[in-house]
Amino acid sequence: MKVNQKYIADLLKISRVTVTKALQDHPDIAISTVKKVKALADELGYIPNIVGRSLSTKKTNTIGVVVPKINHSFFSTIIEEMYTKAQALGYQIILMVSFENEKSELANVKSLLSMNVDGIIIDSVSTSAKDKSYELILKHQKPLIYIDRKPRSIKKVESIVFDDYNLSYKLTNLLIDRGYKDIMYITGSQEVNICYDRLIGFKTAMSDARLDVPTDWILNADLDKENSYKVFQKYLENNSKLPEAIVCVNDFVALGVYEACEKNQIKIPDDISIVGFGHLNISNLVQPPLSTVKLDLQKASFVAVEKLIAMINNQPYEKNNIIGGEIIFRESVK
Amino acid sequence: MKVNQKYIADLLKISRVTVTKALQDHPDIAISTVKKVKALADELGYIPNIVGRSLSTKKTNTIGVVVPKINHSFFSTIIEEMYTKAQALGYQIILMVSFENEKSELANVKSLLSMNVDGIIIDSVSTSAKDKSYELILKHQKPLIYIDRKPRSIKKVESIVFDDYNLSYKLTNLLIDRGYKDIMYITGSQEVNICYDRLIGFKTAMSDARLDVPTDWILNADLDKENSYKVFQKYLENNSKLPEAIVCVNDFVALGVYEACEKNQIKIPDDISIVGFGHLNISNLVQPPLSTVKLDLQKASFVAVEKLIAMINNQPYEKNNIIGGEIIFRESVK
DNA sequence: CTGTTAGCGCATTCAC
DNA sequence: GTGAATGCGCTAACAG
Repeated sequence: MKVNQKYIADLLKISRVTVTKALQDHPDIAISTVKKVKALADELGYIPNIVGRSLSTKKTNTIGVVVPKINHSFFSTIIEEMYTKAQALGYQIILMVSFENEKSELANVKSLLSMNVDGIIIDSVSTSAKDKSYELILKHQKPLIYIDRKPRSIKKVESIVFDDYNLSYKLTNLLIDRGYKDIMYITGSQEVNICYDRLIGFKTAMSDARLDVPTDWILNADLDKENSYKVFQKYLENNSKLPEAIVCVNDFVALGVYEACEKNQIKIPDDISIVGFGHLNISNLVQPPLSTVKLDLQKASFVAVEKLIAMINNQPYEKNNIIGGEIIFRESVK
Repeated sequence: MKVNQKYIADLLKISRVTVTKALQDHPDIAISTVKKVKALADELGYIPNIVGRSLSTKKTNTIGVVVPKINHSFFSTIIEEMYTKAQALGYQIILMVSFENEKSELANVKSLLSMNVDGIIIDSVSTSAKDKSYELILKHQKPLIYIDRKPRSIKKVESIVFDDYNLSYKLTNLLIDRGYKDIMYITGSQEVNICYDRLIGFKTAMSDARLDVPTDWILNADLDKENSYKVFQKYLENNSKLPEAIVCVNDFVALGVYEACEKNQIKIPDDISIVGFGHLNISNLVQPPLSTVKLDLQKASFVAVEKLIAMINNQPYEKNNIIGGEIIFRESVK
């Protein structure tokens, strides 16, 4: 019933090995035999069983990818880009989702190791210093790359991150150039590299311009829209002074601020200016269109996959890459 | 170096089989042995090699999923929901993307068969009558379910589709109730079930209300925003009469219409009303918020995975499910 | 309770 | 040019 190499071999009354070799265009085999084998394989709809092959070759030609979420344009973009690049290089992506949960991330890594992927790419949710996922992968000697987010505590690991500090610095500077002085910042946990680096960029730009940032003007919002809304709403309830502008650690946080502004009839950009970071697809559609930093997600994804595959095959590769971005001012800023 | 069952067995000076059984809590094995084995496995960070297991059990505990795109809130939502449900039931998703291309879809199906997935779920891009992907899967006797879109020509296959006809009928009726008469429809290829069913729903509602739909008021837009923009833009250039309302086959098409309206300074909903279908995340964020049909993506995804797993395990399951939705009127309609 | 044997599908020696 | 032998890691059937 099932069509495997043995089946083909028996039908042609040759050895299974000959079939294997013929299918691989091995120079050993007579062209006539190769043709016969391939013709029959085609006719029977033979499809090689990768599970068997993997066991034999110790290679699965798969890459494990762990992301915090799928349904989120930032992540779905990098997933799609990685998928495309991997496919082009002959690899399959095994996708895992951590749902912003460290335990899930660890479980996912275990699954990936179990499935014997050839390497792993993680957009990490970890905030703890002793990262178990990392240590497990290290122990199993699997090639590993962090993309976008990584635990700040891990130093000796390949990573592909965005130019968070510089972009944040530049962005802040551009706001300052436009005459803004009273600027608020909304961020997430400082254990996450992107929050840390972007905030430092902001602070440095402000202090370089001799502008003051009151500590209670650095709000903490957990990187998502709902939280950001709550946090800024709460600020509005307890304070009468409105910042001239708000810099948000990412676009989702910015959208939460939009919502709070709408509820409180604060006009953007007339009463307040808002900027985000990351360039969600929708940043362009909201009213007014959001000023943000467009990160080169495709490049980051491509580099991550290419580099991981180089690591897998013991080929040379560039060290820790930093991917740029482009600052886009839209109507959310005067 | 590598920790496998043999390694553990040798260390404990017992047989590999005992290790296997101990790890599976097989009743054969003495509790003391089980404890010893597990303790050592834990200590060594043993992770079972699923490739080996799969080869032996003829089960991979994986489900192949083929979707047209990832980076698109509709698809990323169903991917995420399927992932969640599959994970909960002990299965992994192997994700494949067809990029709206029939050949890629076939290649993806081959890969999945090659990887020996236990079953396949497809959100199809196929429009041809003789669908090769379908025939290949049939030949390999793999459980198969179509979700959302399926080739209209294939009848004898399990599918989970949305209640496109009825929802479209209802939606159109609600517009008619509000007094709209001159209604345009923008759709995609009629070979795709969703386009066909939704258009029929629209036409039936119109004719039931004795309203006329000129044939050149049924535009064809290929299901995406860019195309929709072009198509409606072209209509505007060549015609002076504006419809009172436009029903769009999905939200993306609706957003293309939004763009064309903005370019031509047509005010929504004052000059024209727009409705979509599918409820993209962003439908709510655009200005004015888009009226649309919210499909129960989570339910469709859960049912698909549950049913496929039932099929895999030869358990009973409900036949071809139809998943409902909810009509949401927002400010894009007067 | 434990171990022996055999096999999943494939690919890599090495011998003929 | 071809094929026999071996092993990848794991599990199932059977024997002890």
